Amino acid sequence: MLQSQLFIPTLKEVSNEAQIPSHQLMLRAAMIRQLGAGIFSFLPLGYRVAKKVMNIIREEMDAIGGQEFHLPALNPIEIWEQTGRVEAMGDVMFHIKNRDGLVLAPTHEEIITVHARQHIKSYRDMPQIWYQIQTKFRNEPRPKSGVLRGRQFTMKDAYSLDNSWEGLDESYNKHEQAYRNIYTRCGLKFFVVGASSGAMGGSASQEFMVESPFGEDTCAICEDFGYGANIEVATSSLPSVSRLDENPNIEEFPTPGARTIDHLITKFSIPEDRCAKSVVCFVDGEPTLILMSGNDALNESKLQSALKATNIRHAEENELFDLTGAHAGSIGPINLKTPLKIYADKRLENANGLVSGANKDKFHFKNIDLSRDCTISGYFDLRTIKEGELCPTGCGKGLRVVNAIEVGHIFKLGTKYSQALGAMFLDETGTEHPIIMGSYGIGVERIMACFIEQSHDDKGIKFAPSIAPFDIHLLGLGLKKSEAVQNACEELDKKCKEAGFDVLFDDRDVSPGVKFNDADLLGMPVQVIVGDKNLAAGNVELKNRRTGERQILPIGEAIDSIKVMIKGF
RNA sequence: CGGGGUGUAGCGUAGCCCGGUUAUCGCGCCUGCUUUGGGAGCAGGAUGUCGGGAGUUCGAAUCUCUCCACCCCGACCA
Repeated sequence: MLQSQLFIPTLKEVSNEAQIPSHQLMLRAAMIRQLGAGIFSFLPLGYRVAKKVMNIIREEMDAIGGQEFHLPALNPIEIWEQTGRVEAMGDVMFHIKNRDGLVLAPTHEEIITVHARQHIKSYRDMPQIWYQIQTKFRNEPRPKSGVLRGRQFTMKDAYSLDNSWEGLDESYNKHEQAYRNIYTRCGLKFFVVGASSGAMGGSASQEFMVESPFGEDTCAICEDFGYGANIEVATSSLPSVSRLDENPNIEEFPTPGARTIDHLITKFSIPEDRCAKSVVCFVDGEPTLILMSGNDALNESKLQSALKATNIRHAEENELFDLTGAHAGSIGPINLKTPLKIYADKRLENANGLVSGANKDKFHFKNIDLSRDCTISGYFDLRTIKEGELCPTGCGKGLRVVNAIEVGHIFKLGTKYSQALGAMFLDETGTEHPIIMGSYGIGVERIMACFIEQSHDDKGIKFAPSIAPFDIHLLGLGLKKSEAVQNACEELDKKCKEAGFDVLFDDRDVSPGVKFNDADLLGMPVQVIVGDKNLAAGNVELKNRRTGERQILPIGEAIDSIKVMIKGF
């Protein structure tokens, strides 16, 4: 296609509102323009990339037997009320103001389940994999980082319907493999982590992650990728606090100035893991004391799922005093002013010889035996793992803690939605069961942005052929001046097309520098440069945008070399 | 929702504290000539509700109030 006739308004500079490379480059390379907070228009070049990503997704979904739907974004709120998600979503869901009873869909579990209820009646009707690529609306409180977190975005969402739990496992595994194929084909470096199902419900879930300092998720990954987990669920191999043979009675002792665990460790020579740190939280409104070993950080996600709670908040300073009789630093499980339910981290299970606050300012107890001196309602894994701790698989390697961008998430939903909406089937014996479901999502814009994050330099984007807007950027230098260059370009353009390549022919009457810089910015995998100097000797130049490698070769050999170069990506 | 910041031509910006000529500069755009292998040169030209509204003042981009939009940090994140 002729660049002179296309709308590709590249920018030399962008406002400092765009702070991360992918956002800056998508603006500069004329892929997107911002219309409002978290709202973006795709320009032709950007949409070409989006379409290539969507086609890869489509091919891989079709390959596992997926059937493409197109569901409405406008949904009757009534359906969402039946699963309790109007409340669960809260402000995230957009509500239509001038037509009662309609919302904009943030995802489509409910709608899929409704259609399944209408027609999936027998175990013989399953398995099914239904998917769509569609616009989602989520009223994010704070959109950020360009297209990485928007209020309107494109998502491939898929849903599996099965008649058995084994069937669900199979559908889930198919999706996992399809997702791996999709990211690999898009040229993304990614990893997979175990994740929390959160408010989606269900038994298991995994997230597909791209490491990035701009990621909003934190993951623990083993150096050799044998283990990966979202920090919300990550565990590590760490010894429990051992039980001491000597077990004297508890004893109060003064600890002036000791407000932190570190003070107890340094000023009173107490081993870190013998310190039982107390945290007071309101769990669904009920004040609860949580005991952690040493400086272990309480992981609220773990607490939430362990106690099956929906809302957790830390107690405020004045509430702490009212409940326990002491201020932060002197709180503990014994001698509480108000009896509180007490949970403890698994590392403290059955531990003794512990030091904890006396619920009296500037005093602690020592020799605490949790099984003798306290009533612990339950021991759970509640700690947040730290960088460098050993991999829980026992491989002996350390864990890295990294920021990451979530580009996909797969869930074993189970029967939460089918039960709520009454999507039932009859098994071989005529017994009725709820359909067993899975749900699988991929963010299309996130794939694009993540690719650019991983593949750019100070000049611009370095696209892989699989998702590049064009395969080849043909640069004609001094076209007006030289008929030979013009003819050579037209000839090459034609030959490249015949060879099956998409070609962007820069036929604009602008200086060579402009063309080179635009070409590097836009980032097509191969640049073919035709200028009169090389052409005088019958040569053209190829440039590999990724490696920067250049070849000057006879025009007749260009096509074959381009093929080799593109294959090498 | 809390905290911080920004809003000036198509884009990027200076000026604002300390009110006072015709609102600065670069890019882009239009006309002409020259130029053409890494964002060309010269000459001429067009383009502004200084985010909106209200106020203070002889006079407001500049001070005050208010509303709006956007960005960043936090909270939140199916």
